[in-house]
Amino acid sequence: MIDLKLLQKDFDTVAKALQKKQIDTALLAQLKTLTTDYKQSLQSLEELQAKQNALSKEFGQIKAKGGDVGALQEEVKNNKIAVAQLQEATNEKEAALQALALTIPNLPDDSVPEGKDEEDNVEIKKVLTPRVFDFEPKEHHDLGVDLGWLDFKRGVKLAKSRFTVLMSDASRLERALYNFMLDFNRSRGFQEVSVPAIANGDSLLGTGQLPKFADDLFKIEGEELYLIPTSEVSLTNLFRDEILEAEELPVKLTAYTPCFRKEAGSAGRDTRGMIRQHQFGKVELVSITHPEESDKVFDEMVSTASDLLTALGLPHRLVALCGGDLGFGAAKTTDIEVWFPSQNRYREISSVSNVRDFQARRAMIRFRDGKKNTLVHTLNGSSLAVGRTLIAIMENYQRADGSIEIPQVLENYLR
RNA sequence: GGGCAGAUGGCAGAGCGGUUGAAUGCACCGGUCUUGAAAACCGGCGAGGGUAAUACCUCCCUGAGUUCGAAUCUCAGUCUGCCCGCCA
Repeated sequence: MIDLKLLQKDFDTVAKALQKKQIDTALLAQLKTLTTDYKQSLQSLEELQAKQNALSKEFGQIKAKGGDVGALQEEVKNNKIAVAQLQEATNEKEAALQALALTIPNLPDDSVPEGKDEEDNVEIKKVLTPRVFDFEPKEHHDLGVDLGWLDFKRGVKLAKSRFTVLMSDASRLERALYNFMLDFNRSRGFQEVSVPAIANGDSLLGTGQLPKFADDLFKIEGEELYLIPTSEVSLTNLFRDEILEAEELPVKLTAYTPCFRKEAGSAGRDTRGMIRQHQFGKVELVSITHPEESDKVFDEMVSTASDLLTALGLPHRLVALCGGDLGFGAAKTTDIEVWFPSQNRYREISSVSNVRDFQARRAMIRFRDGKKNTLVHTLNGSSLAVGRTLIAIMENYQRADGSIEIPQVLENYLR
């Protein structure tokens, strides 16, 4: 959630920052009005409550002495009604305020490039040069079907479209990949954890998937529970409603989980192959940091993901997302895109974001900062989507005969 | 799924209709002592809002209710623990 105090105090700064994210200033003006309105209402309410408390105290004292409370009783009764009415009005105002505030995205950093969509993202650097093939490279879909690695038909039979079955060596390769990634992350100081793949509504609200993006989530029928779209939800919410000690920071975590997304807005896109699935495995990085440390940790996370791809020998590039392409909670994001020879282009395989205090404010994650309690910064990043890494390896490491060479670093994991 | 017990500050744990936002212990912070540390002793120490700072308001799982007044009473729900059933 954005800082409503900042909105009150410095409207123009907030409005200007959010223009980068294509947010209508009128909406922010409305939010400001709602806030002012609520605060006023709350103040009046508190005055009445103070009066009620004082009268009740007086009432008790008179009664203890055996005095007459007749007149006072009347006054107290009337005030009570007034309190109840104003309470209700105030609650409604607060609800309206919250409802709107929770749908406003985070402020992008000054460093975030201007831009409307993907086209305006800025390449930071390329790592490794794509290989030159002396034959026509095949798509992972065809390679996978021919090798008996990927069974798209049975995935659909079991569940529905956008579900794929990995057979034999593909399944082993997937396991090798996430083992390798977890070990790699551990060597970079990330603690490995294993978390539930289901989270409750409060958790999804804390990381910002709810209330705005409910359509993208698989919900458990009849329960306030959801399949996680990313383990960022589980890892970040580990600390929801907690006050950490300053010495505990930064907390750096990594986990492998399945992720589930409805892909509601992307019907017809990437339907062939397993680029875009309803279920995919992902090794995630999440950090909880002191506000002054988050930029440093951000860089560490980007290089962890990039170095992982380098270790796997996969050509990739780093891209700074422009304002319009930035996610809801992100203040800044670096995407990592891996080379797909069949598509002759780079596709996203990792996304590292500094969320600053946006999730911390929603989820009330704080640390003891001397006398006071201060919101932490949260960061998240895929240390690679495992499914996309698998197919990137297939395409980049294919041989003329349709077989797949295995990256050297994985050999120990495939014994 | 059935039965029983419980939910209070960072943790443990009292309180069971009024001056209790909450005893006590631990942890933590400041000080005395010490070459330094520990121990001992003294002081401070829940969260959110509000304020220049006070006042003041809210919060003892959540939501309704009783009452002039609720952490304390009533009802509903959620969660946790234990026992039984089921089960990887």
